[in-house]
Amino acid sequence: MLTTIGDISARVGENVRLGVWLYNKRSSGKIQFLQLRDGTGFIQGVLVKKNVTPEVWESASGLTQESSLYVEGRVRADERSPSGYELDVTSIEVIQLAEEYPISLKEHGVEFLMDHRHLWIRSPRQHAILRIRGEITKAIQNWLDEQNFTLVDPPVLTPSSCEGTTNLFHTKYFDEDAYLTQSGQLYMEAAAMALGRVYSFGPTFRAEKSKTRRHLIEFWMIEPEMAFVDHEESLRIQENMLSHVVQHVLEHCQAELKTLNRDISYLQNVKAPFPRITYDEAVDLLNREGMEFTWGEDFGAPHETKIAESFDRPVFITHYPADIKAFYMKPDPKRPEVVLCADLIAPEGYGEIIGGSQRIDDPNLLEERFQQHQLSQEAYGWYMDLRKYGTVPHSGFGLGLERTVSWICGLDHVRETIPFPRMLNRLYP
RNA sequence: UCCUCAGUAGCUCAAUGGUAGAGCGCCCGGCUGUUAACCGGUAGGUUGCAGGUUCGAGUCCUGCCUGAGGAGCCA
Repeated sequence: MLTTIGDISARVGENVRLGVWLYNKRSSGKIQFLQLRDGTGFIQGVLVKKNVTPEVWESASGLTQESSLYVEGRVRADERSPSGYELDVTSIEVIQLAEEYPISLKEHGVEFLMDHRHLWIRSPRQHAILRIRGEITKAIQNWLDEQNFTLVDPPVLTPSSCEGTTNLFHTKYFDEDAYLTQSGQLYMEAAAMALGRVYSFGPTFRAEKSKTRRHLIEFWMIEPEMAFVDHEESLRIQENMLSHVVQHVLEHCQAELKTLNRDISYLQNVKAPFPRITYDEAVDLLNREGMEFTWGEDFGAPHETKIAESFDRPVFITHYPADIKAFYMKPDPKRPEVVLCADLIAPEGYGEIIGGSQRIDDPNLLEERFQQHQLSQEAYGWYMDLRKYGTVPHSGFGLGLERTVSWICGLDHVRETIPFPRMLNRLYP
């Protein structure tokens, strides 16, 4: 019966058996310190030569980095340990003596680490990030489930573009052309008309030659879509969901945030409501701050960073010009040149983490948009049907998981937020 | 696609156009509280590839390859 390191605090004074890997070892002539990890945490095993059998001492002496083993010993609370606990090792059963491990404890370059991503994820920092990613996913799904959303899975293989803008990954579907999805949104609109409040959680693909710290070729999105919900209510749902996620991580991932040296004072402010400014106000703000920007352009990364600097929590930018947004967004009835949409910009220069809008519900207007954007009736007929058979006001948004993880963890690149990143020059491992 | 920078030992990096080096890791030895432990020793090289200039190129020139950061696009 194995104990896990994560549960060790409840086993002080007891003899336990752990299945572990050797992360590091320090030794002197008569005492050895084994840094052990089992996926749930890290603990130091201690062997004093005069207190263990010669066999145990010898097998410890021969251990190499990342060797796999079962250890038995007594759990002891110790103030000298960063985790507060140590294990006095009494027995070692080597499963495998590992070959020389490529990743030493000294510094490494990005290329080397990415080539060894399958091993790199064992290190404390990567371990902490992936644990936080898991908790973020859990918090989002728990919150949406509590709000009576239904999880719906849109297709990954699609016949055409959802938005018609970005480059898609092309593949064959027997004799037809097919593409990997870049967004499940249009399908989620159909699902919302069937189930009311729905969300998808899955991978999306963009064949863009983007090469920055905020871009992946394959990334994960959460896309809620809600019938009978207008733009304003959608914003309230977004800010409440994200507040819940951040507070959940602060509560459940203290050790991981500490491993990452994350300054959590930036995160403690992240509580609804979030500030809202219109696109017009954002343009004024940029001009006041000395950045040249003309109405009608889209914001670039430096603009988003500058806007975010004026706020202590994520900020919504609303009412963008219709011309720079997707065809399905509903125009503001009071001002048809702008649409009922919002991008949520994270603090500290992390950029856009949510994009959302109220959707066009009027069949005639949608028809008009199809013609303007030269979208074929053949490909989008089913989407048009949603407006013919009981159309209702509805809204939705998409949250980029990796950018959210990157921001909450305080990372400088999204490549560390996903186990095996797919990037412009990276398909291996 | 464009702009900028970089490729030297397993890793991280040095080396005026003149004998290719250090730290870490591996291996051997030492050390009873180490925190990327420390101390001593051994081994380890087609300087990204192909040309060119030169008495002589890791170093200068040209082309290519690979990677990094950024732009555009986006989440």
